[in-house]
Amino acid sequence: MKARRATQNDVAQLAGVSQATVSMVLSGERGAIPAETFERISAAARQLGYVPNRFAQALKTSRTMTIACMVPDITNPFYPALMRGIQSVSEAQGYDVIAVNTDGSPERERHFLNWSLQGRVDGVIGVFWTLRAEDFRSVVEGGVPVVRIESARKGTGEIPLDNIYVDSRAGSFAMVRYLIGRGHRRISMIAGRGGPQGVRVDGYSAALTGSGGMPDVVLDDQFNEEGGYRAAQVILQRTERPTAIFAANDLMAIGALQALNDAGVRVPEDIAVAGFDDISAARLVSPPLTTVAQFQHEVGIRAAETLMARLKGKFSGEGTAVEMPFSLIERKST
Amino acid sequence: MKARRATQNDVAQLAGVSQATVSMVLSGERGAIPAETFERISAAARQLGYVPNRFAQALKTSRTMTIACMVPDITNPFYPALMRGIQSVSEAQGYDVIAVNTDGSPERERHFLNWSLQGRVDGVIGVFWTLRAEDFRSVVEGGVPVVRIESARKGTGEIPLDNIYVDSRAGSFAMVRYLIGRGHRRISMIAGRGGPQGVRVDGYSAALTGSGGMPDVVLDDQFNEEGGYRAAQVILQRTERPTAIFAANDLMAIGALQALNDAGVRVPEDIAVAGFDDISAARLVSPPLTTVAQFQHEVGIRAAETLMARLKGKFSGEGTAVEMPFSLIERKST
DNA sequence: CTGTTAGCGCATTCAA
DNA sequence: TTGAATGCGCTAACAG
Repeated sequence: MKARRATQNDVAQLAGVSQATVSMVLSGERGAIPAETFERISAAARQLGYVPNRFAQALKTSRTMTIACMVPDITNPFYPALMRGIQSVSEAQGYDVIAVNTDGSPERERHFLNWSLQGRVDGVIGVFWTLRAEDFRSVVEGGVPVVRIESARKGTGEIPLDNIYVDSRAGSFAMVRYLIGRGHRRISMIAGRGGPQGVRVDGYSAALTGSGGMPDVVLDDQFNEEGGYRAAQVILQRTERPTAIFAANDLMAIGALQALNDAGVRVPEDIAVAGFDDISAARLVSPPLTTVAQFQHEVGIRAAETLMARLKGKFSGEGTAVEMPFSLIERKST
Repeated sequence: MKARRATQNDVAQLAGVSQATVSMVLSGERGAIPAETFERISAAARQLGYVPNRFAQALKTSRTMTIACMVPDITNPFYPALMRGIQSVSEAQGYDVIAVNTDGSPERERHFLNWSLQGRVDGVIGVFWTLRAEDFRSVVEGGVPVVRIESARKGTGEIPLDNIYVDSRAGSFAMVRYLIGRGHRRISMIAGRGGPQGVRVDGYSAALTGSGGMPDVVLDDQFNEEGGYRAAQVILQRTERPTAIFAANDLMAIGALQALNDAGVRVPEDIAVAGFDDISAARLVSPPLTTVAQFQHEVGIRAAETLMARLKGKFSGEGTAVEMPFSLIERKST
């Protein structure tokens, strides 16, 4: 039942030329082909509905026209927007995007990175929580370029690894400065333990101590609402409550919001709450959450453009680091 | 710099056998190979870090070991969970999943469906808003099985197309019955115009008229919070306000929640609000939203299993239709 | 039991 | 300017 697709051979026969000529014409080598032949071949191809077989192509050229997008967890509301950004430019250049979830675990991150060396993809764009620059060496030197999405400027050593980052530390710093500007003096932070949120805590601490405040950080194992809920409960038991809570990400902030609500604490009147990421739920909760936006879509676009440039050999050597902007979104929770 | 990967030839040489024998052994044909040779070849493969080239394989077998997951928009919080379900079973069977966004538009749905015929994927799992069974004929008959995720039992005609569906009409019916059970008599519905939400409105109307109520449906062009916000505003201007609003999806329900909040209407005391889908934000808003859950993850798993069965030739002919359960999630908004 | 052979569809020499 | 020939790495007959 499977209809055989037309091959270059079929086109060649119909056009009365050799397969090699068809190959030339269809790969756009206008150079030395008379317009008449060119037209005849194009017509034949169109008539037969010819579509190149990418696997034959890949076998011949070792280029797969596929890139991997590796994120910790696609159900985390932060990543889909990033993916769409990546897709929009990759697709336009004829690349397929395949998505993999690493769960942010060292084993899986390493596994898939290695897997990308096995000739399945031409390049990788990813958010890695546990791997360091050195871990990418074999892949990058094996000819598969990697673009990392990061939360801080990172050194790449001599490895030609490209980084796109939003300066989370600065974002965090700005948020705390903003809270201080609104009159808050006692600001507590809640964050996940052992994840990539360290720089956000750093920014918080720096801003606070810079203005004479005392950092107070509560960590929880979970990066999500549950973790935020628990952390906020801890804070509520303090003898001297803070006037503001800054969460390392929106999910935790939302959890905190619930904890405060359940405890009968009004937001923002009694305690202000701020988050980080601007996930879509941030503006849907009540009160809508003040947060730091990162423009995931644009980050994805930039990352894909960088990768495409590498793939086309537009530049090589030297890793790069490009900073993307963040923006403080003021809503009702502060 | 690109290190050439070891091929079967390399393994064969190292093991002192022919390449064909290596192929046999490595594809698991234990049958007729002496343990000694088998061991020698495996050892050589391991030593060389041999990994099969999937493109050569694909070229030879016409099987790509890749499936396409086509959804309207991966940034819609409903789909990522579905995708993970699909991935978990596909990956386990050695298949890659590539994600495409159709935007729910006829052109793009058709485009990608057609594209899947071009030898790039072995099968398709998708949520289609505009295509009808007949549109899948060429693809399915071209040897690429398709599993549709639907919101109602659908006929497939004679086309061997598999459907996995949650009976949205019944879900909607159940929700309205529940509201009626809570004492509501005037229940309005808000929904998107021209999308796939018709069956939900049907269920609503059936339940309401069944108990002597009068359907009141407000449509908006947008399926999201904005649409829900506007629709709720319309309802608030009614001279006789309803006591409950049922939204065709959670995003619209959340928009309605905001409209009510902005208008100073208390939920659920003055007006109850219910949604549909149980997206993650549903339990994060205030008050948490009563809604109908669809277990996207399980639906994804089931869909992938169905596709895998088709791909392995476990069954053929006759399209199937499998119903998946829904569940009413009672929260504070009603 | 194992080796030989013949392509899958294409890009790319090298000749003509 | 075009055609013939080659091989990418693999699978699947078919021989031996």
